[in-house]
Amino acid sequence: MEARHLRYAVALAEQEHFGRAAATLGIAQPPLSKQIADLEREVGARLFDRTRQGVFPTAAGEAFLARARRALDEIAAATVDAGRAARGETGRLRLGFIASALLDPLPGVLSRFGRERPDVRMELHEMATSRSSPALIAGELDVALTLGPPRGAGAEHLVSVPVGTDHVIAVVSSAHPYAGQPSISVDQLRQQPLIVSAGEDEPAVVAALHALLGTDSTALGGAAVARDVHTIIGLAASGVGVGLGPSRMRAAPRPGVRFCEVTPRTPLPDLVLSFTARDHTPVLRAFLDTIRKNCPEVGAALNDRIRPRS
Amino acid sequence: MEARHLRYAVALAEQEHFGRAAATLGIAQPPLSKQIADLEREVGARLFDRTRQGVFPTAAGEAFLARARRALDEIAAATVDAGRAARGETGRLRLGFIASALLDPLPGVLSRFGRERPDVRMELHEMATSRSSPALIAGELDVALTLGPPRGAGAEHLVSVPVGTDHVIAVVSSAHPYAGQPSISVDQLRQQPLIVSAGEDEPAVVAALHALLGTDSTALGGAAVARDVHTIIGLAASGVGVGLGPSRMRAAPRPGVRFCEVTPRTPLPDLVLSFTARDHTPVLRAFLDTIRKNCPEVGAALNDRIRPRS
DNA sequence: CGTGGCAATATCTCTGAGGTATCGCCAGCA
DNA sequence: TGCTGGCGATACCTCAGAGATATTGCCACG
Repeated sequence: MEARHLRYAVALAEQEHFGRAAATLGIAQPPLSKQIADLEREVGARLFDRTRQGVFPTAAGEAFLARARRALDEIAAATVDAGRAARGETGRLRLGFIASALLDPLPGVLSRFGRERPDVRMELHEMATSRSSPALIAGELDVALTLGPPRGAGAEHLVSVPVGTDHVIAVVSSAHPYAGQPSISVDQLRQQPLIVSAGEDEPAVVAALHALLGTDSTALGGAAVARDVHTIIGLAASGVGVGLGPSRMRAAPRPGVRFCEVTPRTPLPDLVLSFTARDHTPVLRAFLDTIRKNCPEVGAALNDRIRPRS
Repeated sequence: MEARHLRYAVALAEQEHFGRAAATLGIAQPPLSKQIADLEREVGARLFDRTRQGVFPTAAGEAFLARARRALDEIAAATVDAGRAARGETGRLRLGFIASALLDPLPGVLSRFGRERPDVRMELHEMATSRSSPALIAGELDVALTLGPPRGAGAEHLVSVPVGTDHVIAVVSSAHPYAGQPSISVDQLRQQPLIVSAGEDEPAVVAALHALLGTDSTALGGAAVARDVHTIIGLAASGVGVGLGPSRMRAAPRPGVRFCEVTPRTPLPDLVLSFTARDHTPVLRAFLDTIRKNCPEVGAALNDRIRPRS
């Protein structure tokens, strides 16, 4: 059975007349009679009653037509859906990101992308840098925001673009003696209880802090440890000590805290956007387009690294 | 686009290999390649990624395949549903009947038919004899149980078969003086308050009662009037008077009442099964088959009146 | 008893689905 | 680096069947 048979049966049921139905289908009457006859033979039941008053579906015909109409609707929808998926209007984007990316680049990009592609399902996975690359290579993510470029087995199959530099800044309670200073020196920091992020997931951050403070053990003596930047800011606000974190923290202003530069300026690994070099889904391409529009300088770097329509 | 394209795309997605997919479809590989290429051109998007590892759907392909599978399921179901409808296994039966038919022939027939055709939807309409025939002719009913054969315009297009004779009996409270009698005479009835059914809908019953009681006015002096036999029996049970109704009342035994014959025996119009002479739905044919099996003598009359498979 | 409208049948045509043979491409390999 | 094998695409042919035209058969009309 072919879709043609369904279309012909539906047209015949609508027109209730072989000649008119054939005309609307753009064919002559005899082929329509033949196709309907073939259909009835294949189904094994008479589908239409041919009366003087017109052609009407039998009980079997009604049952058949209900299914036929749904099948034709599905076929029409198949083309539409495929087109929308090909243009990246529907689908999903699985994005891995480090927690601090939620502060600065993500809100703007996500809200813009959400407005441009309302029917794309976003799957956001907060994860450490070290877990993103394997997930990308395994096809479990479409794109990731990490600290520093991807490393490890298969990283050569990934493309990465820096989307922002970063360095260590301090966050203190407004009531803190350092709050009024434009910057805080290392010596001043050494005299304070410090609040830093837990180091297991992001060793590069810990290494930067060690470089800054001149310690060489993995533990930062006497420091409070938090799992994410919001907690660091919260602890600093409560006066527990001086928080240290990425400059991207400034994107989370909060009454009662002040952000201060730290001297010497200590770089943190770049925030990097990475994805597989090939097999880009239309949604991923649309997402990269959004980033291009949102951050022109990142867009330029993107254009250098991926060929259009690859 | 034809169903063939959907089947080929689904097979290709399952086999992930043009050669194997073509083999399962019973065709050679080149035609499959061509049909898939035609499909992709018509849809306007690449549906499969041809890689060294195998052939896999793109995002557009996944969207297309989801619809394609549903369309193919609908097409398969269309044939199955049409077959079941043609055999009368599904569908509906619109049955008009007078209330008293619920006492005797209907319960047995309906329960048997419900067991034989569990997926047929029964639409039961209690209605007076006078309304059944127009409803049958207008195509609003498939079959009707009436008192006496159909009359009126178009009645010649109906077939009717008597399914039972009937006559007037009395129903009295067990405490009533007549309760012990095998039969009650007309003279005895005339001395009692009588309970009869309302006459507007079934004039033939009223006429029979007039014939029995020898009155010629349309009103039965001093009688209580009920709209259905259950009410007649209930009123009789409460001692209001002597109920008169069809002998089919005996099928509704109730503690506290007795049924008695009435002399002289007064016939009521036959209970008649009627339906249109042509355009029988498969469900109606199945229903008539059930009646044939349930009541052999009615079956014989049916066989006389309708030709098989008409 | 024509007559007109409609679906079915007969017959032909030509499109296009499917077959065979072959090519082009690339990964794996010596 | 050329060789080879596997796979999909291409080229070309064949014939089944979708569709066109002409005609028939069959009632409900006048």
